[in-house]
Amino acid sequence: MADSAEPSVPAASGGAASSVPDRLLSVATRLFAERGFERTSVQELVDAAGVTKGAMYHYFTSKDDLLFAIYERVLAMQMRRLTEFADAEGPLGERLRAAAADVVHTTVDNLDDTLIFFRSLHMLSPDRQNEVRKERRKYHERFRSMIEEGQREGLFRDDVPADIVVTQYFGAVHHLGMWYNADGELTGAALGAHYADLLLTSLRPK
Amino acid sequence: MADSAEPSVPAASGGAASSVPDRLLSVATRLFAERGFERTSVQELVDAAGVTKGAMYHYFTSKDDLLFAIYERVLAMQMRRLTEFADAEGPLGERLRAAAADVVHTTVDNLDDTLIFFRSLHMLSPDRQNEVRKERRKYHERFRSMIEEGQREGLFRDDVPADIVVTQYFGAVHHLGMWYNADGELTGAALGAHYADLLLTSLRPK
Amino acid sequence: MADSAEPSVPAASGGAASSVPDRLLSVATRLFAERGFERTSVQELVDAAGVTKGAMYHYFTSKDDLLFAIYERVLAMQMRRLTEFADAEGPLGERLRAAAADVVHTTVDNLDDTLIFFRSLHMLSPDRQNEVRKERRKYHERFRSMIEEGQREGLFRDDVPADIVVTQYFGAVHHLGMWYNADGELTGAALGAHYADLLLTSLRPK
Amino acid sequence: MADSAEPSVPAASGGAASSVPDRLLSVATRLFAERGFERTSVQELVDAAGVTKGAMYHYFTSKDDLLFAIYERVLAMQMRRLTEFADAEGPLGERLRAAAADVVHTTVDNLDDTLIFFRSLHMLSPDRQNEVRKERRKYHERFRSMIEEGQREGLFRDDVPADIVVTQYFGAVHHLGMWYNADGELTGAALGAHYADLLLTSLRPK
DNA sequence: AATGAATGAGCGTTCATTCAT
DNA sequence: TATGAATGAACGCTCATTCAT
Repeated sequence: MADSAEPSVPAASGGAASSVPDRLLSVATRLFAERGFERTSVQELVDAAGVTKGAMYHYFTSKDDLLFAIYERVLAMQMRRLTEFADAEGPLGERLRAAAADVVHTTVDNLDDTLIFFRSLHMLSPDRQNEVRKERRKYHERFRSMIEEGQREGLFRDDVPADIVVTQYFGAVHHLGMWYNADGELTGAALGAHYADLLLTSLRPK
Repeated sequence: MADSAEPSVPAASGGAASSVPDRLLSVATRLFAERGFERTSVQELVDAAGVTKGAMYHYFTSKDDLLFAIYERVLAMQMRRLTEFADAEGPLGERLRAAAADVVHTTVDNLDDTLIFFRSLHMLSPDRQNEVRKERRKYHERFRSMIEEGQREGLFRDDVPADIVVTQYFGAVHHLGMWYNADGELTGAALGAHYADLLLTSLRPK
Repeated sequence: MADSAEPSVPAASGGAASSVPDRLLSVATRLFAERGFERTSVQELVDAAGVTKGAMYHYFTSKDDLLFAIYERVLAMQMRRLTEFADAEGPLGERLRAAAADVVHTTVDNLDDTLIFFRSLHMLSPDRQNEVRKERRKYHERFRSMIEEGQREGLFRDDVPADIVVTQYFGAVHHLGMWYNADGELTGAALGAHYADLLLTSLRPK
Repeated sequence: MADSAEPSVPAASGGAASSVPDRLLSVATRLFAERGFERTSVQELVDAAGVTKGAMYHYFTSKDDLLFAIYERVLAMQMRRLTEFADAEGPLGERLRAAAADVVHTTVDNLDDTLIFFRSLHMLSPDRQNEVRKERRKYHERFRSMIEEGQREGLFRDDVPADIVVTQYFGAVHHLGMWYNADGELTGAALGAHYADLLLTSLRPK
């Protein structure tokens, strides 16, 4: 989140100034990403956040509830950003490129969230898994609609289903959490530019 | 794997005829994929495999060891298949296309393995995580070398690092376990053809 | 409840009009009977009564204190009723019969109290258990004195200790909470008449 | 049980010689009676029995399961004894008297069981509560059938429903756990004789 | 080669009570 | 009078692993 223009996502700090739920959320994000949801005990969590178990269970009904709160935060942020880019002014190709690059950039700035998102989905209750999947679908559909619009206009090739293009692209994006190293030379912006370019190129009419 | 030409991957059956370690391995693959490594107890495992705990600990030193055995099996299979396609006769573009399509097809035929592979890597001991990553890197390098070869020959565009292309492609492939549904209409072969085509298209010189 | 003749058994309502302590008492009686003292959390209690924890702890020093208040209410009511019948005019046999029938009737009308009384006695502090037992003893003694009077007068057989007769009778009465179903056909009055008749019959001189 | 002819009910000892489940059962009976089911922690239980938690959960699936095992043992014993007396030779009146006296005697010899039985029934799962109630009903019915037989034969008065007689009698018996003190002068045999005599007397035709 | 009873540390969660406001 | 966030100890239970047989 360091260089992002987005102020509303709290930096994952353990700052003593923030509220108890906020502290728990940011500490949980860090620990769940570091060692996994199941390997993180509630005791470690509250110790790291500097609160007691009782305080945690005052705000979250379960460890699962805490995990779900992370999902909600991520889903809301991603949808908001996509909508901003998709609804902006300008030619379709450029809007798609900007959105595609931004999701990479944002993902890299919130790698912990991404790692948790795909690694721990199966730890949520079935109902909550469905809720997350439903939100993801809406997100994909918004992205797909841009590609379909380009296909109708003859801007993009239409011999490959838009759905497959989207799935391939987001597969790559979601997998970033597995290998991207923030300490390396490759910035999120540069990676986003490359990924978006490969996407746009792969869509060029033959 | 059913319709594949590859006979060496054991069908994930619980067949009473197979050996104890084989039964454990195939049952573990199914259960770890269904409910996750941590949510699967050793007791459930041995019950499902129809053996006792003592028998399991006779063949595997730990639950972690059983997980690692799954990784070894997957890594060996994937490397073998890639090598076959990469070392085959024929033009580079066709070899790359075939290898890229095959990894999708094979992944779809072994979805349980893929799901476990990326979801449970952090459950292995650090040493074993490193061993797995090392093997993955060799695998990626073999694939990347084909792209680099094409870039040197002018067959592929060279304004995007081969490494980024590979990472993007395999990111999409590895993510299949999160959404691909074997019950749908989309076959592994069809999906592989589309993914490979998008890859080849994205590499066309501008 | 305090000084009234028959309507003194409070309807177990959660009526918004009553005072906070009254509401807590009637809700506690219902919940302790329904799920047991230990299975009822203070949070559930105050939620059901529509007050906050702070309010409850303002009126009752502890959950135990709330339980004891129920005991006090029951003990006072039962003693008052017994005294009324025992001290009334009329032949001893009729007074005993009336008192014996009334305790059944009253018990059936306040089943929740009875259930709590015997099921949760061990949850009170030792001191309070002693206080309750002391009150019960006084109650039994008043009843026993009627039987002893009848034995001295030759009205009742005296080859069985009055104490044993009393214990047997009240055992049966106290156990009503375990099986009596208010929805059935058997009214409290009818049951009281039968129980009292069996008691009087068993006391007839041989 | 000390002086009883019944050998199959294990003395509630903590004897080191008995098996782990037996030790747990007898210790649980003692502790549940002493301080109540909810006030007895699993840790206290296993410490008192000299085993570990793991061992307990190897034999009993839950604390509830341990409680239910106590119920099963009591139900089986009581039914067996009643059947013996009811099916014996001799006149009905004598068989009823013997059975009525024996249940008091046996109850007094197993006071812990009785106390638990009625105090902790609501701690069992609803299914198990139903199972216990069903068994109790069968027990009561066997006893009631003796009274009905006597009523048909004119041996007993028939102006009071047999069901009410049974309920009253067993109410008194079940309540023994609340007050009977084994240290007093009153023996189980003497008490049983008195209770049975009161029962028979109350059934004399008018 | 295989059993399964037993271990013991750790888990997520509950809850009566306190106290600053 | 009343609030409700926070405490902290205890709870029932799980589970990978060991080991005598």
